[in-house]
Amino acid sequence: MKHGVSPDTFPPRSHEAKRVSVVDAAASVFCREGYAGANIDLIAAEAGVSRQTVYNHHGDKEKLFVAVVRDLTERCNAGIFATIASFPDQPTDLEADLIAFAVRMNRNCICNRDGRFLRKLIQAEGERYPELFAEWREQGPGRTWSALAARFARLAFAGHLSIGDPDVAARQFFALVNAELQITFMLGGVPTEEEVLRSATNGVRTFLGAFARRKSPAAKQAALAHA
Amino acid sequence: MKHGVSPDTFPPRSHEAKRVSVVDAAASVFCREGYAGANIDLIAAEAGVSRQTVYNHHGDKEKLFVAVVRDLTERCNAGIFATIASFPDQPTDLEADLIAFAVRMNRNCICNRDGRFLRKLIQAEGERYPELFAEWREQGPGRTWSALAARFARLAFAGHLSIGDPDVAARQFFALVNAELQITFMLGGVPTEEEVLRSATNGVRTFLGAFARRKSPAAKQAALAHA
DNA sequence: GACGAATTGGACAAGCCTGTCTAAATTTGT
DNA sequence: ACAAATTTAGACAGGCTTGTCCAATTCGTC
Repeated sequence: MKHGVSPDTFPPRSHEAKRVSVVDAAASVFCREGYAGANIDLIAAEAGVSRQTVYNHHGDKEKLFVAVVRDLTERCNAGIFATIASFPDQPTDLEADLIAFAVRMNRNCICNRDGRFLRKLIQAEGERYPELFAEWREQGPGRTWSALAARFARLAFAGHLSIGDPDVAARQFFALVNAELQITFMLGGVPTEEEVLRSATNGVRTFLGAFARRKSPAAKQAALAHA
Repeated sequence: MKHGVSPDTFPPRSHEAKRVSVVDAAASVFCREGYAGANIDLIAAEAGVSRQTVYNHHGDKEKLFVAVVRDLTERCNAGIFATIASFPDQPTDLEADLIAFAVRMNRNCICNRDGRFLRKLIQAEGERYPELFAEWREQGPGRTWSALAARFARLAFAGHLSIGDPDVAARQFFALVNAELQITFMLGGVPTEEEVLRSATNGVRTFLGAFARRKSPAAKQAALAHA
């Protein structure tokens, strides 16, 4: 009844469940204590598992750390692409749509558990594992920015925006939308829903102030109507 | 001959020099290895000093860490205020002046040794020493933003800018000007002079695109003339 | 040159952590 | 219910680190 479609000979259930549990606990402890300060006993306790089980599953501390980062990277990237897919390509109200998009991106990818943990691990241990984080950089931000730049280019082509370099615009969009959250991020805090919304609103307004198409009076009028 | 004006009874020279040397080495090691991973022997070796001397000067590891953070905070804040004092209040060429200001701020306060180290320590250990970093937050970013907001308000009053909330504009200015450097910062790298200049240029252009006063054709003309 | 303070190198105890090993207990599939 | 695999608790060695102590040495000053 439990394993449904997969009649594998592998131990089908709580084996894998424990692996996940260990990786989750390890992510939490590595973030809180740093790699050197992280204690396997503590990870095991937090995962509700014996220390030996941690070693059985992951070999040693370093392999466990790598598994944690890969896991976080994968989940974060998945979330990011899912969110990018919701970009307003044919906007009805560009300002509102961009704000909603920014809030989604923040809440689902940057402020959630995985996002915060991954960011902190990158900042703390990025220099020690260059290839590991280079991989993240290419798969994550690299593609994110390209994808977003392509969307902006499309909006520009459709006459909604007036943009010089779409890649620059994409990076500036992120920077603006998070402008008011940076200190909170720096100290590892979680911004409230309201802070996220305000930062996104202010950021998008400034973004459109710089990039909204001005040659067509109709477009400008529409943008201003919602201010 | 060495101590010139101060005939104090205190050991006048290399005593203090060694204290500084130890704090500098400690900053470097704490950043590279994290608090838990930092090794007093390594700090002593990197400072060119015996381990005992480290303990003589600073008591224990935690006190040493606090001394490091206070030291970095103080120097960084001094640099930041010195740079803010160079803000172009009566600009001749607003775009060029703001770009130069942003580059100075970046090079002298954010990308230099102290700035990078302090940022990393805040990110890594900020949650463990709340009062220590709360102090930094108030004295540093808090005042920086206020000061910058006041300058922007003045520019707006003088008719150079069209700004809603000066505080928001100040935060967005920093965000825009660093938009292209975030990944580099995240991985602990040092951007090249050219990257800093490009990010500042793109950021200031977008900033002015959003906030440059548009009602006076002359101002707009002036701004565009240098694009 | 002589004095006192600071520094040094090294030994040292105590504690903590990793990673291994074992035998017993538990869970899982059949 | 049985057999195999997994998990557990605990002990354990080995290594590393912090912080202390001390005798010998160096440094700065008079």
